[in-house]
Amino acid sequence: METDAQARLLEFAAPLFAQKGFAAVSIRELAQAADVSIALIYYYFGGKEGLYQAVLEAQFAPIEVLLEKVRGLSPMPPEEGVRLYARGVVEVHRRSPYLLRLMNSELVKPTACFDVVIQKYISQILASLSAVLREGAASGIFKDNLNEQYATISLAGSMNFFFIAKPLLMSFAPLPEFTDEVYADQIVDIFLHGIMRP
Amino acid sequence: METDAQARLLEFAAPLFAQKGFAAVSIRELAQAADVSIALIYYYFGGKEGLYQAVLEAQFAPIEVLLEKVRGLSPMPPEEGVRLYARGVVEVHRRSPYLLRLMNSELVKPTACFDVVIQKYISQILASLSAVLREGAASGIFKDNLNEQYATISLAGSMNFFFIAKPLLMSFAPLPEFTDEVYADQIVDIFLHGIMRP
DNA sequence: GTCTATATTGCGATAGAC
DNA sequence: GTCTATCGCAATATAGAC
Repeated sequence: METDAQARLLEFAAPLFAQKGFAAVSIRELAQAADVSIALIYYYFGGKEGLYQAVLEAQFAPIEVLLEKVRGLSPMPPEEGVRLYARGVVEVHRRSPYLLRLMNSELVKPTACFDVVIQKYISQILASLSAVLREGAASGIFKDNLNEQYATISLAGSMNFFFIAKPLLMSFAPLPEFTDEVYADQIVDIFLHGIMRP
Repeated sequence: METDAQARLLEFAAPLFAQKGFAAVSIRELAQAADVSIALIYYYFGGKEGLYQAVLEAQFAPIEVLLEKVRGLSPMPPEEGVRLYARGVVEVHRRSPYLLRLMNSELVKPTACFDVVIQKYISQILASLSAVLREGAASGIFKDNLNEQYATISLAGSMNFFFIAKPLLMSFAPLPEFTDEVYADQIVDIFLHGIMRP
């Protein structure tokens, strides 16, 4: 059974960890944001790191659903698989705006929670995107000299970087007010065109 | 005149800030790594933040050189400009392996040094890449419906993500032992193919 | 379950000797 | 220039009341 304090901590800790990073957030700050006492963080989560891990698990939960959905849809045409991935990133980011930053933090400087949460999800996502590209190359739709691992990193990097850097890039070179979906589609267009067989 | 202690601090602080992030590194740690006393950090740099800013400036210095070189070469064919950018990223990362991580940290959660260092360099780099794409579109080589700002973010994201995530991605899905240049070339091939006029 | 109070450690920062 | 010593404070963590 989940208490109110527990839920509040999970809710208010997410943006703090996402915006300032694990090290830069203090337990006092977390307690104050959730309007509970410091002791409760130890009572429920065993400390800052435990709370952080719980936040990660809660934020990543929607991805499990998405992965299930994708597995249910396959097999599908490779081009559609690529588009689905990009749309999935947009969708997930809309539903939980802190997730991409948390993920990015873990990729840049992994904490003790790396294996528990990140590897569990990220490796699956990249593996499934990688598989889509491999199929496309095997069936002759994509170029046959395509290295699917590098191509995977390329597409994933484009999508991630956009959502991570967007707020800041806008501050010194205002982007046109397109939606995130429009960006995702443009990325996919360039990418698919780039890997298609001539 | 640069003292030995000053130089040592700049040298040993760079990897610490890059790997653990500004907040997670303590002044004691920095002093110990450089084998000098804490007080010297205040004497020379006025504190942790001052040292951090000095590290950023030192690490970013090679970029100024690269920017000069590019300005000297232009005008050039747009395709060549794109390739030059990607090669430049590889080159810079080889010479100062901490730079990309420091940059990434600043993009994710900007410190007080953001304007001083980051905006000065990053905005120039992205602007020049953006200009190359605009020229290419104007001269009919690239697609005419290309949004050069989004395309810029896409390419920059691919390159950055590769160097940031590579060490970790390799740990759970070993990449083929290609060189960084090979990756850069593949990225550029996909990207150029993707934005070229049919 | 939730709080207040407190122990303890480590931090950033400075003063002053050399 | 460089160090040692130390101050004040904020951080993590726990004990014990309710």
